[in-house]
Amino acid sequence: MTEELPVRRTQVERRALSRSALIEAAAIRLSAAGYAGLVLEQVARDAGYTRGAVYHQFAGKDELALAVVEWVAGLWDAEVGRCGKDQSEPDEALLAVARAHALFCRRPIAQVMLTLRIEFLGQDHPVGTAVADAVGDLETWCAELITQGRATGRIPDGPPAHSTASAFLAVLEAVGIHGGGQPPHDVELAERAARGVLGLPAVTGP
Amino acid sequence: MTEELPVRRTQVERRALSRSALIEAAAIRLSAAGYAGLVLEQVARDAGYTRGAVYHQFAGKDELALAVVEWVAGLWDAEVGRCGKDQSEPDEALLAVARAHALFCRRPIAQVMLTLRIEFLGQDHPVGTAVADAVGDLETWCAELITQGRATGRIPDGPPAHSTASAFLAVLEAVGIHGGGQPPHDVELAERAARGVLGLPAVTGP
DNA sequence: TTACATACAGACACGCATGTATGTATGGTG
DNA sequence: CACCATACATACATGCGTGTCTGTATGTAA
Repeated sequence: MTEELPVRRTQVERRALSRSALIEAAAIRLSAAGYAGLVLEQVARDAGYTRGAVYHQFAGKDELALAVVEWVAGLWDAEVGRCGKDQSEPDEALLAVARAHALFCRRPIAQVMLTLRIEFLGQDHPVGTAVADAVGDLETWCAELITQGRATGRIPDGPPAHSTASAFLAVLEAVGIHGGGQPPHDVELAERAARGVLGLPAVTGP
Repeated sequence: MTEELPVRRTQVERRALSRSALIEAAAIRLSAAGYAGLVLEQVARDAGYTRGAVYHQFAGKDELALAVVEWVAGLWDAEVGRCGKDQSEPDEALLAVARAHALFCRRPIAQVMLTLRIEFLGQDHPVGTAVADAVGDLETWCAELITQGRATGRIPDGPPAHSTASAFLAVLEAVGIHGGGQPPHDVELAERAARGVLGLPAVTGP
């Protein structure tokens, strides 16, 4: 059996390692229990530390949650947003985002943003505003795509672009999390919902 | 100015009055703060009582939340589900539900179900299971409508009926709450999303 | 009107989670 | 090797919310 030979690590390595471990553990707990139900003792345990480590790396519960939000937002951008930016046409970009988001939602941490957004909806909490800002940036991006697509006629007319973008993102989150979520169908349902909100015709074919 | 002349009320009247006041206050707080963030002191204050009243009417925090869930579910059924049952064709029923739900979501208490469902997702809490059960009943009802509609050809084929129903309801909740939600457009966006999930063609404007 | 039941307020005790302060081990530097 | 900084653990203090208990006022029935 493998003995626990303590590998010699540099300080920055230790710091980065424990920090990311804490963030990931917090993300999982956060997506399951929400911010109010988040217990730092459990987070530290999950990551293999104690609360001392948490308070050494983060100023408190707020900043830990903030770090989680930043981390997840970055992850989303790298895995989902990127898919949209690779497309040349705005409608294709939005649909690519929808499909990529469905895949993204198969991971347990995907709920984090939705959970926090709902928990802090209509409140004035730093974590809530951070999430709202992140989603807000996405909304404006999607709104721009919608405006472009409508200008070129690839996306039919409809409610104001920003409202449509807001609904578009909300729908993606919802389908990704509660929407049956079975691996074969989640992507199709996400695309269906996206097409519906955007007013695009349903896919016909195999 | 009107003097507070204490109206003579019977015991059952008092009980029912304070009970409903507490439930409504709890619903509002619950939809804003979630279960973990729900503070009974605030609920009692909002309703014009103290925590003594809460613990006299309900066994504890759990049962108060349970009563809220039951109340909201009944309200939804009366205001939204009814619209679906009035329709003769299954696709019309589902779209009617979508539109009625959008209107339902204009009220502050509409978030309750979604908030609690997410908060207790994947946990074993009586409140969570109550919400899950309520939504589960809706899902099976919607799934039956979808199956019927597909049998008669009014609804195109797609993912399994139950997965589709789950996504259908999730989408309605999402659009109703975050979806722009502006009074003129929320109904249209809800119908668009519903049509998309079901695979129905988009409405061609007037 | 006397006696009891119910509706509710106030006060107390407990648990639990956060935040802080102190101690210890490991990495870095002269 | 000596000295300091950093990473982390442990112990302590505090606040806040729940649950319970007791007291008081109002409705109810003999």
